[in-house]
Amino acid sequence: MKLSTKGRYGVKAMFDLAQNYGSGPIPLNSIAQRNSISEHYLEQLIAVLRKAGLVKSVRGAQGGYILSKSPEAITIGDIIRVLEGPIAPVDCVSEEEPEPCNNAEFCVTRSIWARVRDSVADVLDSITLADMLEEEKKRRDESYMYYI
Amino acid sequence: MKLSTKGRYGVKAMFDLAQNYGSGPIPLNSIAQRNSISEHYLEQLIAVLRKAGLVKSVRGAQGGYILSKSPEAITIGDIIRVLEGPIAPVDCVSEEEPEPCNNAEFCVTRSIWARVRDSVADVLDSITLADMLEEEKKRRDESYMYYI
DNA sequence: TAGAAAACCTAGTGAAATACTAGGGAATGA
DNA sequence: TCATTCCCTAGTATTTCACTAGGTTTTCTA
Repeated sequence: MKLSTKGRYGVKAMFDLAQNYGSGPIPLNSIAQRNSISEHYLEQLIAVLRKAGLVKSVRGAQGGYILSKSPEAITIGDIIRVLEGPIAPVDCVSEEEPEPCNNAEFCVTRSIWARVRDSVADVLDSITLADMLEEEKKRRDESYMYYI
Repeated sequence: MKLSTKGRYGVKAMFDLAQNYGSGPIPLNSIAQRNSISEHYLEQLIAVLRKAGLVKSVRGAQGGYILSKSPEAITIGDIIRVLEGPIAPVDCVSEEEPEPCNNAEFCVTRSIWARVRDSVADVLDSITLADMLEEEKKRRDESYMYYI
């Protein structure tokens, strides 16, 4: 039940782009540095995000990446599904084309995995990049208050 | 975010033992056969469950395995934690001894993974083997009604 | 009391995934 | 033109997964 670095790095990178939303294209090396991620590896992940339409790229000098939608319109669920595949603790309850087993009708364990899938999806789909920006701001304010 | 066969097979085997609770020790080969699991592999998984105190074994002919507590007292969360380790989508929010990262205090992604962890744990901890027996019974009854 | 049935134990193994690295090419702004 | 940046394919060490192999030990029963 672990997320791989694909999902984790992907969310970090997308959040970084959200923080810089409106400042033109952000080069990948700066994202990689700020988040301590191998640039070459992140390149492969962002290629997947680009092909899925979550980010746009600008080539050449002063190029980089931009969110293709506003932070309010992108959920963590969107990012995770692109990088880790459909949300499902087991294949027989996959969100898309679940692998059928012989007695899916009566399998009691299956209904448990479906509940796990739904609760994970509910959490991830309810959080947008904008929510994260808000949360970040709140934390900074709190930390400021603390030091007064 | 996938469960391995360890967790899946483990839950199936424990549910099988719950269905046979009160009938003395159940030999492993019968559990393996009923659930289409490699007996030798299941042996290794049930050894873990035994060492964790979830099942008791009876050696020798007519021996087998028994739940060490009643089905009401064993949750799916108990089984999953024993076979898959602490519930956590990433190590920094592990239920036991989370790996600290340099800025855990301010990491916004971290709080997302904590919410995922909690929602999964809530589901798994809320379901006992007795609940599964109930659900199984309900399904059988419904299927019986259908065929009248 | 032999022997079958069962649990118990350690080690090996092929396949797949993970988390990268290597080494380029192609577009574009200054 | 040339530095900067994205784009692409391929390779690779490590780890995990899902087993299999081949035993030993305990205990019931005939």
